[in-house]
Amino acid sequence: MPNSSKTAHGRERRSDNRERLEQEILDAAKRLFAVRGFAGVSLDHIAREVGTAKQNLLYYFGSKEGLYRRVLHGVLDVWLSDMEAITHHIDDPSTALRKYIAGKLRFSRDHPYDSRVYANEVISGTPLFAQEIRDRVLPALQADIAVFNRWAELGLCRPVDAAHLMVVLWASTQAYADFASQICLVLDKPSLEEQDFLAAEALLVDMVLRTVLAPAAPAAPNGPA
Amino acid sequence: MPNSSKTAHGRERRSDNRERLEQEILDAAKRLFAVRGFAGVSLDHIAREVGTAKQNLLYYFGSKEGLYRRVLHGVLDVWLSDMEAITHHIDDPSTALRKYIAGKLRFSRDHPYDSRVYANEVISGTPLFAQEIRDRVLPALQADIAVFNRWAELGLCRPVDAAHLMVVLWASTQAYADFASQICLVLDKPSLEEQDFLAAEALLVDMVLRTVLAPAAPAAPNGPA
DNA sequence: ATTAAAACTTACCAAGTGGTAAATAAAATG
DNA sequence: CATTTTATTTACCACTTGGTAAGTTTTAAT
Repeated sequence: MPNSSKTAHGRERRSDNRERLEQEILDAAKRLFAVRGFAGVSLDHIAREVGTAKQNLLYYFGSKEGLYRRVLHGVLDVWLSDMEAITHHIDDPSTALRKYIAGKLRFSRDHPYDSRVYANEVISGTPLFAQEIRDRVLPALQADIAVFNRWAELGLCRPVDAAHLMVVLWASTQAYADFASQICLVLDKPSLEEQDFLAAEALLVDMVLRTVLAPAAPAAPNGPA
Repeated sequence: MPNSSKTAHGRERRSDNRERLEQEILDAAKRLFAVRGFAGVSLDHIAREVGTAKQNLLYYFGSKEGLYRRVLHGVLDVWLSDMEAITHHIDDPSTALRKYIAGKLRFSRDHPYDSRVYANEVISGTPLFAQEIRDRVLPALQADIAVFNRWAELGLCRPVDAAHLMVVLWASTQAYADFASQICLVLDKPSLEEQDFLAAEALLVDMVLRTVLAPAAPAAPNGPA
């Protein structure tokens, strides 16, 4: 039935149809790659999902790896756009961190498949995509870390280990996408809801601000037991 | 050459050889599954890795899924043994949390492949292993959460959201195994070293104790910007 | 030694894999 | 209309996949 779009009005010809189909393929591939990994999905599988033939995917993307790279490229676009909060609020650690945590949690909520595709890629040791991560993700992370270090120099926050703090933030927020199935088990509900993300945000903001903006004296007076 | 072990001395016959080989297979399978996922590894691949034939694996484990379940079962054994710190120090939040964080980070350092196998399984939505997770992991997590809530009742700590705090701890510590390749990129070194795990432990303990054992007044006085 | 069970090997297979080549249909261009 | 470019389908292929069946050897029990 998808052949019904003829020369109806103005544009919307075969060319546009292709673009739309291409995007459908990318979306379906993303969902499937996220759950079953690169090797766990066949081109046939993806093609059937969007109602076309496997050879079409090869015509569009050249190869399975080509399709995967396109998927991963799109994932990085979204991933990176949510990491700019810190560098956009250079002079206000509290606001920057709040927005950063909120943004990353929103990413986990709105783009769980993107997050999982990325997680799969990183877990596998990034044999395929190492260069793109080096070129696009690393600079963003280092920029955030640099902002942290400047805050410390200016006395706007305690001198924390920025790199490891980023790891904590990154891992904690992405967990709500990547490990959602397990969190659901703990919370005893079928799926994560708005309030769960709000609770996570509240806790994370609390933890980070207590750590970064502490009033001088350490909180835990007792040494190692 | 593996046929050279005849009736040399006392025991060490074919039967023992099998057990040793079986363990070798499980270890190799774990490493491969961790990096390439369930679908990304073939029985042939595993068999070649340990120098035996694919049919041997099928004879030992019945099917590929059977082998995978055995691997995952072993992973859960190790995973759970590191989660007992909290319930073993019921009366001392500070010690319990310190030991818990240290234990989970040690797990990430000493058993990175276990951690990744488990992560892959959870990311995929646990279609295969949901029951075992429900039966073994969930009770352990809930026990930890219960201890938290009792601490709060007894006034030993602030009334934090125990479930989400567990998510943060769990995600942050496991990140040093699952996402090691990315953390290495950020730290600009080829592999994680002892000092990196110590730094992570210091930061996490600091964050958690500041949050859980705070002296009453909230740390961040400014509201949402 | 005879037998039975357990431990491996060899041979094989149906189904699926990513990918190529060629034929065909449709759109754009002259 | 003729032609070229682009889009899509059909047919095919070499290779790998997990799994089965049957044979062979080795160990243990009688």
